Amino acid sequence: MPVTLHELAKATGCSVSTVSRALNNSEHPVNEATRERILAMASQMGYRPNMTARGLKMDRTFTIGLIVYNIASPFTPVLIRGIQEYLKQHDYFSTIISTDFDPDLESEAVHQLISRSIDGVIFVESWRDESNKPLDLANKPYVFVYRLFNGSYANSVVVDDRHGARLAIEHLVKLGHRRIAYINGPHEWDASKERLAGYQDVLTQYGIPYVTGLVEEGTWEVQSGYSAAKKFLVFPEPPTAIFAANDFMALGAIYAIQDAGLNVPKDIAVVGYDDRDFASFSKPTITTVCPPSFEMGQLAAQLILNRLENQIEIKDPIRVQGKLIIRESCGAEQGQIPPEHYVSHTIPPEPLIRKWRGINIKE
Amino acid sequence: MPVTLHELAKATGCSVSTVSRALNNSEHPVNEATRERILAMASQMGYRPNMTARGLKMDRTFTIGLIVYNIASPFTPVLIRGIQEYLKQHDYFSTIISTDFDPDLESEAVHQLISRSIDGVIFVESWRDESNKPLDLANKPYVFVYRLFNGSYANSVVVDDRHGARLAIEHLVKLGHRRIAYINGPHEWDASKERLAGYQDVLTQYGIPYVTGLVEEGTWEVQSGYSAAKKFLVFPEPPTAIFAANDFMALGAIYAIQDAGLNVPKDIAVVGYDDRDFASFSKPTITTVCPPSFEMGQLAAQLILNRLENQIEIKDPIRVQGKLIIRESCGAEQGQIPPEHYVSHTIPPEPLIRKWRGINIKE
DNA sequence: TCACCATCTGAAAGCACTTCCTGAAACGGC
DNA sequence: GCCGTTTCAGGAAGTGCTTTCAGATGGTGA
Repeated sequence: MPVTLHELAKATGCSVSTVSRALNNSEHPVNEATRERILAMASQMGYRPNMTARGLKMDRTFTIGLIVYNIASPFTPVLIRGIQEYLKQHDYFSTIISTDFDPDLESEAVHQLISRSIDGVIFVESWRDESNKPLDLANKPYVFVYRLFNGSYANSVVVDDRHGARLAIEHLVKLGHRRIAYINGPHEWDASKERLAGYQDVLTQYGIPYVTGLVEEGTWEVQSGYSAAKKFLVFPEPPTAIFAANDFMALGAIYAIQDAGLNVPKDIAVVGYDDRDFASFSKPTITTVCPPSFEMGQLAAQLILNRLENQIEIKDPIRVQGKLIIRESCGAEQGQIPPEHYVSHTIPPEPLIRKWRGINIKE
Repeated sequence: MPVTLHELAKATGCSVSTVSRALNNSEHPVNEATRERILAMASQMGYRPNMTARGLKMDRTFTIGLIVYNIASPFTPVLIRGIQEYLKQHDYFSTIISTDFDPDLESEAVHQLISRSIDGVIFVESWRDESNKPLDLANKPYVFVYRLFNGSYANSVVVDDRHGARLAIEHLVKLGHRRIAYINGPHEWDASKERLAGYQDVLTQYGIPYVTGLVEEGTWEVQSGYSAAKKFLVFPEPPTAIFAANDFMALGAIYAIQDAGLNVPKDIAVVGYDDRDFASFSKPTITTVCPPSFEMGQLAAQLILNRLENQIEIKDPIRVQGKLIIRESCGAEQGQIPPEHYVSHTIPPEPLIRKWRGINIKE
């Protein structure tokens, strides 16, 4: 049985109310000597507040629920790490619920979190950005973080895919490439649209004509990158560089080029997107755009705490920029182009740091 | 504000006690007509029990806490899926806490879960299997699931790595190989020891001499597989097959073989371990041993519910066997060897299914 | 008719907290 | 010396639920 406030009160000879106040750094004044006595005793007895009771009374538990849709995504863990680091610094805790894209489970998760008196929720890698009735009803703030979408919903953190694509293409242009093919993702995806726009941005900027034949649509799969690249290779004047909207398709393109007896990057340069693990040990290793998952997590956490403690709302989604990871497949000497294209991003005011319990915990 | 028992009572003209009993299928008799009236009203008003209050009163919340050490592991999501599926079938919920191998965070997580009145915890991919004082004190059962260790602690689910290695080697032997090299992981890892033992088992079984020169120790990294394979290749009589203790090193070996101008699998067959994603799109694709993560998750969930509801303890760890995934790198015609080496595993009695709330939930 | 039981219902305590309210003591200004 | 104010402490209510206990009702057997 864990120690309760009541026992602490008895042990220190104070009343429960005083103990509670001492532990909570309450506004209500409590004598410095007795406060210290109480803190010492709390530490000694290994007191830990019962979140259940506290939650029942306050409907707050200083914890944020993370509803994660795709826990198997390679980006999710990094995102979560970003969230947790920020929350921890501000004395909040987090609890994760994995829904595997199941809308029923999502709804269930929301209810469970509400009924557990969490303070707010972050939807991680959500596919939807609708307003959430139960959460609104319970008056709990919530926030979205996406990597694949560029939603327009308020209180969300999204990746700036257009900028990511620009990074890749500009890099190729600076390496001297003019005929740059692009293997896009499925056109109905926001990510595809944005990355295509980024591709076009740079062409326009450098006065390079946009050739429709140089843009193919893939399925995100390795095989589709392979097929797309094959098409480019039979051109009388094949592209000198290929940008793929993800690393899988980039790898497929590399296979196609190699199967044609050509060399990557000498004959054709390739750049991917996402910085998947294999990009660092494929042959050749793949130059790619790394999405700022960690920073996005931190910003999402900052956003929710801001809503929670300062009632600050953000109308427009916060766009975060990734950076280019230069490896072998683009043909650049490593370090030739400064890899720090990354611009860090912050949102307005720091939330109040609310330390609410200064007890040393012992087992 | 969510609906409370009290409001439900007022709406149905019953007392709170009756409503509670009706909703909980309590032993205590309640008139069938009023029960139905209450259930209907509960459904209509969208009543959801307040877990905080319930937890405070009962010190139970019908939820299992998952403390996951390595949320970035490719196996963790599958494991979690297995756990969740089983728990859901038995009307339990789960909440995940990611600790990133931080022992402080682990301790904090345990306390947080206890103070939230969870019913038990599953340590997922834990590196330690010590008994846990706070949980023991709070009288909450806990269970371990590992993939990398073959611990001996009671109430745990582990992977049968020895069997996995046997699968791989036996497969190679049946394909006619006699000189089979093995790239082991670091020797201090349980996983390495077990896989080596499995390798030796099969050699003994088929009367093949054990040649120390054919066993190298790697670091789990691609590069170490490459170096190890290089050593094998300069032998006057190089091995005809290489088994690597993970897919990274298998890929490294493949690179080494290819760099030597040889072909995988024609000149040298390669088999890996873990079934990482790239094993299915590397060139060649890699034959590998797939750890039974999903099943392990299910068993862990079953184990904890058994402890919880039936007080059943399991002394010895439950070992679960993986299966062999046959791809190109071993040179077998796909389907030549039946891929279902997998033996499913169950633990004794099914826990009581405890349905405790039959309300249709509406938003 | 009464005792008894089975069947059902409601009041109330209690779970571990927070916080409002009351009040005691101390203290300074007049 | 008195009053108002400040500083501190404790009592008690209330959070939503479960469960014990007591009680009401109706039916049955003697």
